[in-house]
Amino acid sequence: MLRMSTLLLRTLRDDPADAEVASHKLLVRAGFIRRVAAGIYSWLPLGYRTYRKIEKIVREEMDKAGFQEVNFPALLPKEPYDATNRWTEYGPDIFRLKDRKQNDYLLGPTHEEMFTLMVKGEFSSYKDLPLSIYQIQTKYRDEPRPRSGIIRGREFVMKDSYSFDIDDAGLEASYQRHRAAYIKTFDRLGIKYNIVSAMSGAMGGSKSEEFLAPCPTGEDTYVLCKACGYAANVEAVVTNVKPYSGTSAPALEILNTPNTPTIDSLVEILNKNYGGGFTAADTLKNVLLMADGKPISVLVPGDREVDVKRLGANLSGVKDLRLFEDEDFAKHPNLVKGYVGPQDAKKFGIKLLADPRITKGSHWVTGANKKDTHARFVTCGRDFEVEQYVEAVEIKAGDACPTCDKPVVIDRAIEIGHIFQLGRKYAKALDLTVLDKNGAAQVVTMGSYGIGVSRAVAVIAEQSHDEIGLCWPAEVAPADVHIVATGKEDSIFEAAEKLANEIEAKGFEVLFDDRRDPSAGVKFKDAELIGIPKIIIVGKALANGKVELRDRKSGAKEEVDLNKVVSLLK
RNA sequence: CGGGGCGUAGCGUAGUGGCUAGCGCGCCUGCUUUGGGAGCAGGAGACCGUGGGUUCGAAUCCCUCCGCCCCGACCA
Repeated sequence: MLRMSTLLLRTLRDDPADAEVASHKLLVRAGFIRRVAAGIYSWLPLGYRTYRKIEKIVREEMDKAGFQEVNFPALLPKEPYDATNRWTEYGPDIFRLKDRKQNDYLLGPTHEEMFTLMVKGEFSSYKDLPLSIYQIQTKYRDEPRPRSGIIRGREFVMKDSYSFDIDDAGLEASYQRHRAAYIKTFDRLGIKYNIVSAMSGAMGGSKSEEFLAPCPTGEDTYVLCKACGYAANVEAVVTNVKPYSGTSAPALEILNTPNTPTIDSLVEILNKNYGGGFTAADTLKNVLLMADGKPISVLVPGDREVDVKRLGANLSGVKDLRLFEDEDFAKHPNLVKGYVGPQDAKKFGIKLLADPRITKGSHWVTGANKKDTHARFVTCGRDFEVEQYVEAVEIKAGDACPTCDKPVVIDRAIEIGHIFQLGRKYAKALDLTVLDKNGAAQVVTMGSYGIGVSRAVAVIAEQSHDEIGLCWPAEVAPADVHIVATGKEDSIFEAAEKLANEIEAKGFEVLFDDRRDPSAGVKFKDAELIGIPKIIIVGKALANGKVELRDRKSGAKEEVDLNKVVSLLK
């Protein structure tokens, strides 16, 4: 039994000055967590109880799925990370340190290498596979900007699993087992979530899905179709384009369009000098970018923006992608800023890419590669050839859903889980092979699966609170029942104590507010702030043999017989 | 890394050159109170982030550094 009279807890009346989001404010005010440094938090007793319950549920579901728990140190030598080049590639996000002999160490930000090496050290036959192992462990990432309290910390607890299979079919099966286990886990945790495609399988990337908990303060945006349930990261949205069905255009015509470096100014002059009815959607925007130092041109409709992040995610092999800057234009005098057209791309030696919306046969108003000049009836497939189609435009609310064509919405969420098919990258780099039936060495294929365990505390708080405090789902609340004794008579406190013991004997966890000094109001406020699902008030009504039973979430109150209240608990 | 804001007691804050740094919450003592963050009286608690400078005098003005928060960039 937890007694408020001795519990290491001091609730706060005011929101902490450094907190912005609800979960952060409430977890601090309710005495669950305290900040130690940016993105680094301590757990107080109530918070740690909730944290441990979440951890327990995660562990139970992993074990049920047949995955084996292991544990790695957080303090790791540099060498394994050198083997995969991540000591360098991970950059400043790694916490690095040296031992007394000046050898390099790091605090593990993620453990692919260690898992791979562990399996390599023990197993060497296809008969040993499939294997899935996991750990629940503290990770360290020196985030450029920790934020939102416990949601994005520099030290956090993650459950990470890895699957090892001999072939792609095995990987797919392991992936599905993890997916199913995650669904059970998050359902038990009482988290609302969507499973979102994170990378397009069609583009040849590895399969990957994120579990996103919708939440207005979330830092991830994703696309959701309320009609059919389709959900995807903006990067992964695949545009469904119908073939061009309009009429074919007359021959390309050069237009005199002085002072029209922007789409708006172009549309204005088109409507003035070349018959009305033009909109930005009739024009073709030629966006120039530098891809690993080489200029490329990406075509999008004039009423659309290029989403560089999304474009980059869909251009496999490109590491560094950025928009053209003035000095790039200076180096490529053929490309006239504001008047670029695709017609001469081949001549200029520029790779021509296009959003799928630029369909074969469609014709556009676009630049004529000469200052103050545009061209119309510029037809795709006739006047220019697209070298490669790529998802490039910024996805907007109202865009057609890829699966059902209804308009989509853009929603915000917090990532609570991520599953993906890693493939053979780490196995290859660390030479993890097993012998197959024929005695030939085969590189193992891996999957990687993560759940933000400490983050889940904040996500549940974020999704489950109201104006007056937290409202924990039963499975993760720091206790099952919060008994509040009010009044000054010893008899009340004695009766409450007796009740607390009875309830505890039935297997419920009890938080007992046995404080004599604070007034009833203070105790009620604290109970509401802490958010234990069932609150029993022992006070005035005791004279009639009754206590009050409250449901924190619904606010429902009822007076019930003291000796019947135990049977009314779930 | 770019932009903005901030740093005064455990928490929230007032104090723009001049007496002993003020208030609320919380904490301690006593009395009264006890179903919605009680009242009265007394008390403890502050290197005003750090270092330097200007000044007769600095929490207050200037500079350095450190730390924190927000937006963006970046990132699972």
